[in-house]
Amino acid sequence: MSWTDERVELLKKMWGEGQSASQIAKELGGVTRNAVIGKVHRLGLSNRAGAAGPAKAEPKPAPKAEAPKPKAAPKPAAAAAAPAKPAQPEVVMETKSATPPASPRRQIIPAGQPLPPQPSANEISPEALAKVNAIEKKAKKLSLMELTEKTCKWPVGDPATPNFWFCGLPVQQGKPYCEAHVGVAFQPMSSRRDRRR
DNA sequence: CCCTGATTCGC
DNA sequence: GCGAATCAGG
Repeated sequence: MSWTDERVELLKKMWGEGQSASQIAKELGGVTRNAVIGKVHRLGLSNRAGAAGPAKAEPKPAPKAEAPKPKAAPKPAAAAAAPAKPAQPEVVMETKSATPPASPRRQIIPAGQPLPPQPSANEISPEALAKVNAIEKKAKKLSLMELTEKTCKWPVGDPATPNFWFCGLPVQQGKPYCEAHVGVAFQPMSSRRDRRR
């Protein structure tokens, strides 16, 4: 595969969106993340400055007299693109349980086992909770046997019920849960004080 | 171990 | 210019 115009454009676009090199590579196909990174550098957009917040206005005086393009100036666009930062898509956060109706029993894990602490009605980070409720809809709903070292092992539902499943989403490196569940599983113990934003 | 981007350097 | 190998974090 070669860097056709289209491919380069997609690369720029994705990189601008903050996609990781590996994701871009996967999307493009036929290239490795190294290739993508290498290209990114050669294109001179290693810095994700393209669109991200006006964080730090890199002092780029560029005293060099840029070679005046005698023929044309086909590069006015793009630059000011991607004003939308993929901010956290804060979804509606309800305290509703994501557990589908099944039995009058709530989603309570029969304590005792090394199962994670269910947030039940506790007061965990609203954000984290919302996150969980949001992603639980996308859960792969794996069965016990389908779990691997790379699948979130967060249990959902009543084990004594047919609709009991495990999250199954990609785990956060190391941890046994996906990012969202890690959020509610490992709370520093002293996370919420008197939040009042 | 999984991942990330950054660099190097033979091609 | 290209990208695998390698490096340097997280």
